[in-house]
Amino acid sequence: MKIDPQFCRVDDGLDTILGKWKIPIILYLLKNQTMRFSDLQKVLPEISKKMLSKNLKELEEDDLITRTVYPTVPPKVEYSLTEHGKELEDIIDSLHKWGLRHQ
Amino acid sequence: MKIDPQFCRVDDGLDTILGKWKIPIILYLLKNQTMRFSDLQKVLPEISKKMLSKNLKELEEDDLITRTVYPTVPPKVEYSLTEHGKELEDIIDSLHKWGLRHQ
DNA sequence: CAGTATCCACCCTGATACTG
DNA sequence: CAGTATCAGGGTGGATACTG
Repeated sequence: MKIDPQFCRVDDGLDTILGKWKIPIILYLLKNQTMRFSDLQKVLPEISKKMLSKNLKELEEDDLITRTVYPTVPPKVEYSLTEHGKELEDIIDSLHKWGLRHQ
Repeated sequence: MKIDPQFCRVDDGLDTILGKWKIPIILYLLKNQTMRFSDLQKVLPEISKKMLSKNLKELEEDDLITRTVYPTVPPKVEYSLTEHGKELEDIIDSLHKWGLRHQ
């Protein structure tokens, strides 16, 4: 036994990637390096602005992504993964393979 | 890039371990092999019967755990992980280590 | 463009009581 | 012991309109 359930609660960091949209967002950022708000809306057409905004804010607070604002008109905002966020790639990949192994 | 976000949606199997209680339940079953309903209630004192029941049912439907009923009086029900469920150990471990690395 | 504000419906969850 | 039934509440998410 590697980890004691007493010391692995959901808030250990797992909830930072919980939810319907966070993993897809992370995957798109892994693929594209940098994306604007509207880019994410295009590839995730079913998410509402509200939810996208909320998820990006939470991911930023959890230091998984970086938000860069260019003070132009119209405004331009770019999102990209932090190193900590990029470290999730192998784990998400394992999770994905695990999911596929069982139908 | 290993996985295409187009092909890694949350319902790929990730939602089978989503939620507040499923990972802790899996971890306890990894540790103890077999547990009764009341055993799980003891180690997870904050979960209600209703939620525990619901989570166990979903985990069973997703083939992560097995439910064994002994037709005795009083009834005895045991839960244990399937092979598919046990395969999650390394992934949860990685996730946990990843979470700990960052504060 | 990149959000926020507002309103509203719904679902998830908790508490309690009940059952086989 | 191992649940289910019922009711109530609070938070979550969607739709739309608005803003800098």
